[in-house]
Amino acid sequence: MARRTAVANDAWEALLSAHARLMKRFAAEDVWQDLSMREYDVLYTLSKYRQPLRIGELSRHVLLSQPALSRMVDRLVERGFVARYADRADRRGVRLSLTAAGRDKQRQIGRRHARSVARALATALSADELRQLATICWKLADRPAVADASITDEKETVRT
Amino acid sequence: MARRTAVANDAWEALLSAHARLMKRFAAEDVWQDLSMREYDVLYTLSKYRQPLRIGELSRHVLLSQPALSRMVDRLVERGFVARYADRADRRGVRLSLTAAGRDKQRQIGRRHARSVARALATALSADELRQLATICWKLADRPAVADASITDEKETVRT
DNA sequence: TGCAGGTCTATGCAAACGCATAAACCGTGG
DNA sequence: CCACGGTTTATGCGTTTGCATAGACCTGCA
Repeated sequence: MARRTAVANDAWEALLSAHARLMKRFAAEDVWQDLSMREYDVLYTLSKYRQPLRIGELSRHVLLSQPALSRMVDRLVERGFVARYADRADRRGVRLSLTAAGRDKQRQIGRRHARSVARALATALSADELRQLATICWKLADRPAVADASITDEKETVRT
Repeated sequence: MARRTAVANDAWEALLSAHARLMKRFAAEDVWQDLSMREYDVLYTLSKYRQPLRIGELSRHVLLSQPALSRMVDRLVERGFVARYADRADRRGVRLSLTAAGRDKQRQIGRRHARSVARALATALSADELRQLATICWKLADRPAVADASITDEKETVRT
C-alpha cells in the first residue's frame, strides 16, 4: 500500500518535472510572436473544438481562473483574434470562436511549435514510449485515448 | 516522418491535459493552509535537496521567472519559512534553505497532498502504468535542453 | 593590475492574476 | 407567476508576475 503510494507520487513528480522542463524550453523558443503561451493555448483549444466554445468549457482545458480567462478573452477579442457573442439558448452564456486572423495566427505559431515539440519528445523517447505516454496521460486527463489512426485528423499536422 | 511528429504532439497534448486536470483537482483540495501551490513547490524542492540551494537551481525546478522567484523567496523569508544567506564562495550568489518552521510546514502539507496524489493517480492507473509514466517522464525531465545544433544560440544552460 | 564580457540576484514598472462578489439568467416548485 | 437556489460570466481590488535592466561580483586575458 505504502509502496503503491510511493510509486504514484514518484510518477507525479516526474510528470511535473517533465512539464516544467519542457515548458521552459518551449517558452524560450522564438515562435510565439506577440502571444504568450497561455494565449496561444486558448487559440489552440478554440481551433481544436470546431464549434464555438463557452468560457466554462475553455476553463476546463486551460490552467487559469475563470476571471483571468474572461479578461484574457477580452484582450484577444480586442486584438481581433477571437469573436465573442451571446448564446441564444442560454443568455447568461457566451460563445467564443476564432476569427480568421485568430485561426491564421494559431496556425502560424502551431506549425513551428509542433515541430519543436516533435523534436523535443521524439529525440528523448522511442515510438513505443510516445504511445505509452499518450495513452497513460489521456487516462489521467479523463478523456478517451484517441484511436491510433485518427490522430492526424485532430491535431496540428506538420507537413514537410 | 509526419507520423512520428503526430504521435509526439499527441503525447505532449495528453501530458498537458493531464497536468492541467490534476493541478486543478489538487488546487481545489483543502490542504494548502496559507501557502499557494507555487510556494509549496518551492518549500518542497528545498526539502528534497538537502543542502542549501541557489536561486538559480530553484528556478530550474520551478516554473517561474527568476525575478518572480526572487520576490517569492522574499516573502517566504519574511514569513519565516526560508533562510537566505550569502554564498561565501561566490558573493553574487545566495543560498536558500528551509527553517525549522518551513520544514514543518512542508511536511504537514506534503503528507496530506501526497495522499491526495496517490488517490488520484493510483485509481486511474495500474501499477505498471504508474511505473511506465515515471520512467518516461524522468527521461523527459532529465534530458539536456539543447541537443540540436540549429538552436545552439539559445541562452539555455546545459548542465555540467 | 585593470578592463571586458559574462553570471547572479534584485528592483522599477506595467500587465496579468486570483479571490470575493456582483449581475444577469436558468430551472423548478409552490 | 413569482420566488429561490444554482449557474454563468464580469468587475473591484489587492497581490503577484514578467520584462527590462541595474548593480554587484566573477573570470580570463592583455
